[in-house]
Amino acid sequence: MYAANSLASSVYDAIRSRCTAIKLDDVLAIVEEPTRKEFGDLSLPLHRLSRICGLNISDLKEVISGLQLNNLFSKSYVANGYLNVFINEVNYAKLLADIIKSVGGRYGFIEDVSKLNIVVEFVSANPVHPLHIGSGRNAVLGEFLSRVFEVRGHRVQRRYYINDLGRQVAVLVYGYIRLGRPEIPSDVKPDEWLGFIYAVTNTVLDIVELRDELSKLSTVDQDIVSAKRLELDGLIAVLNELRARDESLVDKLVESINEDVDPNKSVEDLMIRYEEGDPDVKEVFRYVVNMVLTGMSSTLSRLGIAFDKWDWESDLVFSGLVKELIELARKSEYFTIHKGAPALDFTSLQGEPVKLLLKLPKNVEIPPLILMRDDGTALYVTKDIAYSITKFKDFNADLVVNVVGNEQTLAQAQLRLALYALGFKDEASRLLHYSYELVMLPGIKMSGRRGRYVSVDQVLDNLEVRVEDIMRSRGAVVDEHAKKVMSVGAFKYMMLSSSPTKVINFDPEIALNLSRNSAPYLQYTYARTSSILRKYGKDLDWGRIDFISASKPMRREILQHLSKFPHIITKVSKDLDPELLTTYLNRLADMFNSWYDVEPIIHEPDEGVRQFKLFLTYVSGIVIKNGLYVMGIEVLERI
RNA sequence: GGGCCCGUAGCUCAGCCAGGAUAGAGCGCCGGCCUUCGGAGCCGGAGGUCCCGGGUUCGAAUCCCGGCGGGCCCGCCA
Repeated sequence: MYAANSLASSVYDAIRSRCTAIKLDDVLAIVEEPTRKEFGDLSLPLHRLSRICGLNISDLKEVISGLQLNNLFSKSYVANGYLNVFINEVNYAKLLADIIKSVGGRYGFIEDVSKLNIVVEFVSANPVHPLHIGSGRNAVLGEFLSRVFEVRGHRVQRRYYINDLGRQVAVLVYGYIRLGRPEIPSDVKPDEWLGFIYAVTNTVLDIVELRDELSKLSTVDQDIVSAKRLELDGLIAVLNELRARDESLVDKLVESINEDVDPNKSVEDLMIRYEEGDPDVKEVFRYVVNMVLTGMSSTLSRLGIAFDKWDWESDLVFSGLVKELIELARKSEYFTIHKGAPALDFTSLQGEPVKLLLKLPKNVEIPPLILMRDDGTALYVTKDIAYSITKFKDFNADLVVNVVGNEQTLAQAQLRLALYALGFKDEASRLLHYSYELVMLPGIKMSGRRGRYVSVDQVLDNLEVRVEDIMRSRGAVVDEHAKKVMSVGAFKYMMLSSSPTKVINFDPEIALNLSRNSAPYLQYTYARTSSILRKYGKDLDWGRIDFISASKPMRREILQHLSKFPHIITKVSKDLDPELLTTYLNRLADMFNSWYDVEPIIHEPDEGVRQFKLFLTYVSGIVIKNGLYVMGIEVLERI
């Protein structure tokens, strides 16, 4: 906000000789908006200023009384411990017009002085089922981060990490092989079809294992036995649920798995053979995973998200990178043997300075990190260390952001510590875990392993239907493009309008909001500004704008709000809080719509005033468009 | 047992990091505007022990401590 900056620097100039330690940013940080607008447009709490400066309040008042404010302000006064100032909206409007004239459609996107190379790794969902709404949240957040960095002038590389070496993929491949490696039906999405096989196979394998355990348990452990029985019943119920969806396929799969004497052993064999690079096994794995990824990509493209790189976990192993890393670890002073396995021990590292540098959780003792299994294969975090180094190297990255669920806080902390321990101290400090919470379904815990989830596609489909209903009810022709843009927008807006640290309780029955405080509302408001300017039909006549007319209450409020936009974007790019942006944009749309309702714009008789109103309309449109752009949401010229 | 995150209106959530003037939105509910630039809109109303208890402070939704409630993590899983 230009006014805030200007106020802060005037105050700073006035007090700097008396408060030696104070910095301009300290003053700027305490500028606030009064709770009631009668008090003024901006205020500075003197009690806070007194605290950071050291002068007592009466001295401050004295210094402040001689304050020289520039022409962006009309008056100032001290009351109730606050310095309140009023903006001179006429000069302020002129300033905004000058800025808009020079930056035009890029308004708000102030490039950072230092241009960074930033890698954003996101989504990275296990390639065993379609993207569910939890991954959807991740996808939307990752795209938002990427865009907010780009808009500030940084170079961004978007990466997806394909976890194809875990047990999960092996389970899917095993099921697929037991089915006789069928052609994937062309009338369903491959990720949905394979996701179903994955859920069935997983459930059957768990049943087999549980039965096995039960047969070995002595009858003495009655409590354990009955608990396991209950668990088994639950699994059988899940299997029946799945069977109801496709009887023949489930029966065929169950039958085939039952012919195998030790299915779980078979899965392990598959894992080992794949990691060894067995060509035949590799072919099936790659085929199956690629098919799932094809399905995911189409979901992602619905969301307007595209990755620059898809990284295969297996390639890290095949290329020898993981092996090199383990060698490096063996030579490290932190190398140890933990529970009989090669590991890194971080105990000596967890002093205050390192904790602070790596942003480790304060009161946690991070346990040793075991690097590999008995069979010599590497564990997930070990491979992730190798991957992190690759991400830094490939792109010469200044910052690597991992968009990863909050449940992996500890693993991510271990990752940073391991990098640090292995000599990648700088990288470790520049690796950011962007953490977000789960999306829960009311009553049901989502589970890919049990085939219980709501997919992103399902949600988008439902939203499209609802948007279409609204279009029809308005008697409009259903515009396919608009329908997509609004439904995708509604989804993204929902994911971005609540803080990433909060669990989202997603009820697919309770519809996503399509009225106020939603993407369609902002899109509608944008279309409205667009329509007004279209109807006007000419370019703004900058020279004829009557800036005096900025003083009418609603107009000057909108003006002030619009002027904050660059500051909002800058703050959002620093704090990485998407909800700050949604709140801001929604407020703007509210203001604009209220104003629109009471004042004619095109029909304004006074030409100078009319130009001013068109100017406000024009800038409101730009701000909504640019704000939505950062959120990954498109606008529509007409709806 | 230890740790991380969350608890604000019936519901979904801003505000908390950097304490300050009468705590804000949306949905839903009630009542108006039955449409001169786009009604997916506008105006008004009801609705709050800011989870509880202590502490710090001139001042606490905000900071600290202790509870309670919910989610998650503490694996030779990923």
